[in-house]
Amino acid sequence: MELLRSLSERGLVYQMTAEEKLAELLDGSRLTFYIGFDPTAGSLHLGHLVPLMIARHLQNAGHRPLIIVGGCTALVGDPSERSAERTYEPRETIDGWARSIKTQLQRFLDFSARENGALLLDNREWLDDLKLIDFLRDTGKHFSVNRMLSAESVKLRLEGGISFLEFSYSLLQSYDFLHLFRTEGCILQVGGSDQWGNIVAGIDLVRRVEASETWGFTCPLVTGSSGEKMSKSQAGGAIWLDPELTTPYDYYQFWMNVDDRDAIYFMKLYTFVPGDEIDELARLTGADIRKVKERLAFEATSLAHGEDNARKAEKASRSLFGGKGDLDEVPTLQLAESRLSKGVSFLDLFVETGLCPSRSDARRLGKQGGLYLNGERIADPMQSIAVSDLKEGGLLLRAGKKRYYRIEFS
RNA sequence: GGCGAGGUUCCCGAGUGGUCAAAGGGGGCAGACUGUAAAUCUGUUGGCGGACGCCUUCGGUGGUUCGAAUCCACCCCUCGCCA
Repeated sequence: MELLRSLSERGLVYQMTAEEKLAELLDGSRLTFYIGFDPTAGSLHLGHLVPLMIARHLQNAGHRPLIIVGGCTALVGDPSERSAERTYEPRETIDGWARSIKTQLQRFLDFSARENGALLLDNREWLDDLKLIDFLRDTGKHFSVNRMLSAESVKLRLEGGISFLEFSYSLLQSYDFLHLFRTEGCILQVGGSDQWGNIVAGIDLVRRVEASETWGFTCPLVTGSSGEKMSKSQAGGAIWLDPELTTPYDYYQFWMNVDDRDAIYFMKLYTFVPGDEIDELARLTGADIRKVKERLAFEATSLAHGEDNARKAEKASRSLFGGKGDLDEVPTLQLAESRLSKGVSFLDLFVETGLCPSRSDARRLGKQGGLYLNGERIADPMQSIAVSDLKEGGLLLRAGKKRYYRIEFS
């Protein structure tokens, strides 16, 4: 009962089939399991991370992960977790997304281990060439519409509308499982709690077609204490795993800024810090909880962006918020020195760094007293910066309480 | 295919010829308070110009009008009932 229980204690398990048997399997010899990700955007985000963590836990325990990128299923669109039909994306777009997601996934698992190296597959490989009539006869035959209609994901959509395209999604995902069972000996599927219906449907299909038993479990849909989903956990939207979209520094800051109540909970989910260490940290209270968050931020950033980047983000954060250390690692914009003499207003700089989305917005922020230069509130954002404003050859801009940007002139 | 309802700014949702960049709520952001936390209070929440101002927005395209989110025509989409 060890592996399943330890996953469960970390809060990684939500629903499962045949608990006893599953626990036994997980503690037994190497098995092959799969997790799927549909490319619905050009990057994975925090919402995808928990299943990945599980995959890694399982791989660490010796099991073999199959990671499926749903190049085909994304074309159909999973109705789960969606209140309305997905936007209909052209094939080329989704192919592009699939490519970048594949690259990202490489970072999270060991693909080179001899015995249980992870395998990355795209379901285009087998779904693309299906013949419609064959598929309907061989697979569709085993699905009861009555039953599909009672699936939670479909029921939710019965009000707002669901097209046949999305309705048929679970057939395709089930077929994936069947295919992986046949070709790779895959007997376990893991996914988010919204995938339960799809997972169970797949298990059913394998049983009917192959007369074999397979298993599944889901992880909970993680939400912060204030109820927001991890998939869109921040103002600007999701926290992406792509460093181009969410820089390691911002990623680190996200974890630093989680609600006190979530710090330990997230640490269990999103890091590999051992349980007894977490118990230790859980004793901290009040302002000391920040220490938990520092650990959380460091560990989580290491996982996503490597220890080196985590170290840098940590350094930058300490110098900005703790007042000690250098500013080398703070996000920086390089500007030509000639800009100085031409007269650049603070307004311009806040927009150029992206701290403010528009000049109007920057002006508004200024009025509210939310613009700062080198720690001092900027009285007149319209003003041009002067050489005398430079500190150690640069400027430290701050928008609001905690968004910083450094500017260097060269 | 028929009949009925409806498509409003990030979301929900008012608005039914000028006073509408559009009520209200949610969310976001900022300020105060703090611990880079929570709670609370206040402000703010299309873009451009220093301000009086200008520009773009209410499913789409045309039209009526001095003037439309609001009226008309056609079209597209969604929902419900029927087929």
